[in-house]
Amino acid sequence: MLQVPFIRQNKEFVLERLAHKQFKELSLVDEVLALDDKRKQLTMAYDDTQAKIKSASEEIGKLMKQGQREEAEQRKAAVAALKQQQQPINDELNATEQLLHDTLIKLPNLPAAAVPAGRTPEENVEVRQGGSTPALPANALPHWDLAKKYDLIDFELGNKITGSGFPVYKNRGARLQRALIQYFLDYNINNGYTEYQPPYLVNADTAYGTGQLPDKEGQMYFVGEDKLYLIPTAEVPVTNIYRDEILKDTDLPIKMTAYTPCFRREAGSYGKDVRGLNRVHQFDKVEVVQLVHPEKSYDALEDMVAHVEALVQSLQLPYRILRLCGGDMGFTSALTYDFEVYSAAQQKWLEVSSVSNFEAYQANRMKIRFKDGGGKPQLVHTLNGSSLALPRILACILENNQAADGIHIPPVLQAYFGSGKIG
RNA sequence: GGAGAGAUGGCAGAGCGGUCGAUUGCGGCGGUCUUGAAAACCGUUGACUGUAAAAGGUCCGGGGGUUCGAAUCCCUCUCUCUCCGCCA
Repeated sequence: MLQVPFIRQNKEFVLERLAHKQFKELSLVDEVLALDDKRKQLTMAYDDTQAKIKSASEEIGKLMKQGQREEAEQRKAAVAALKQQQQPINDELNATEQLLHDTLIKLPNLPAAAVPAGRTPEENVEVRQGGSTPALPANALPHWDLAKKYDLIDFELGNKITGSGFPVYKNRGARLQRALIQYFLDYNINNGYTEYQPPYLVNADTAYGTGQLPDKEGQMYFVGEDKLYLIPTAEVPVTNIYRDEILKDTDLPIKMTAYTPCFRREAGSYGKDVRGLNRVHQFDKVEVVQLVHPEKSYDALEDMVAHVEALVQSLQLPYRILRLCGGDMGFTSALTYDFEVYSAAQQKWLEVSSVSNFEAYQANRMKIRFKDGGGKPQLVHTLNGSSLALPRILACILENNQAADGIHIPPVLQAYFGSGKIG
């Protein structure tokens, strides 16, 4: 969430940036400031009576020791009166703090200066393209047909076992999936990321920390019996590893990577791009997360983009990098780059990675801080990106590399896959 | 799943109704000594809020209660440990 002192000192800037993000409820900014003023006043009034109560109680203690019971009883009555006076202040203070918090989390992160103006995905700005689109034969198949032809993925079987959007990978399809995961993890580890295997279910505090709660509650699977959420991305458990921690500046940057399955209800998106692997409820992804010094987060973002780009390039897939416009970026992000690969048989761009700098927005929720020297702790900046999301990469590899003699496996994967070809 | 024990500062570990935000040890930091280091000795060492700086307030797993006053008593939740049962 945003920091109230910052809003107070930069109100016009905050309003302008929120508008840039197409955020409509700008009056919330004034509400936050008014509630914070009220909070301060009530806090002062509460603390004032509290101080009186404390010192009076101490005196009662002394009087009791000295055996002056009557004097003590008189003081007790005085304290009781103070407490009565304090009660309504306390109630209002609690209510105000709650309301302030609830209002504050309705404000999204501010978009960075580099974020293009715009409302819709069409207004995202292409940063660059790379790779080359293969010239496929006229009878080229989309990946769902290729999956059937080579017996790689069984979509119907998934329907039977669970429901739509839960494909079953088999044979060389399962092997290719595993090869990709292994390759992605090794690539990240070789670039200084520490590997984690986090839990796939998280509690509400964790889901709140990265911003999935409260606004994306309906998008997560929820296990009611134990009050746990299935993770929609490894970002959630991995970033929370350092929740409520105060780090040393020498600990930064912290670079983590994790492979996890991801579970998304995708409520409200039925019927759109749901064919094959384009949109599924369970998929595999390798994620990278960084905690960095605030002054270095945009360098880290560019590093992360270069890192993911080199990975996509190594798979020899045609890709483009988009800088998301204000209206299309996520609630918690300050700047986001999306990676898309071109699926030649579908003639369609597929998103395979999203790399974001959240600045201090998540860190403020999670209270991830660091200390340099003797100063006060300050919030770190958090970043994350996919490297990479599997299903669409798999789809693209299958489609783009199909040939008369089978599907050719990119050279970097062959050792992991154990072969150069499917078919 | 059954029975019992426990959760205190970076760690260890006291405190079990009245200056306790908390004795002490270790670790960390600073200093004395030393050519340097170790040892020894001295000092220092949590966070939040608040302020121009203070003062003041809050935090002893989370939440609630009793009391003039709670780390200390009660309730509840979560977690950890030990034993038994079950199990990959």
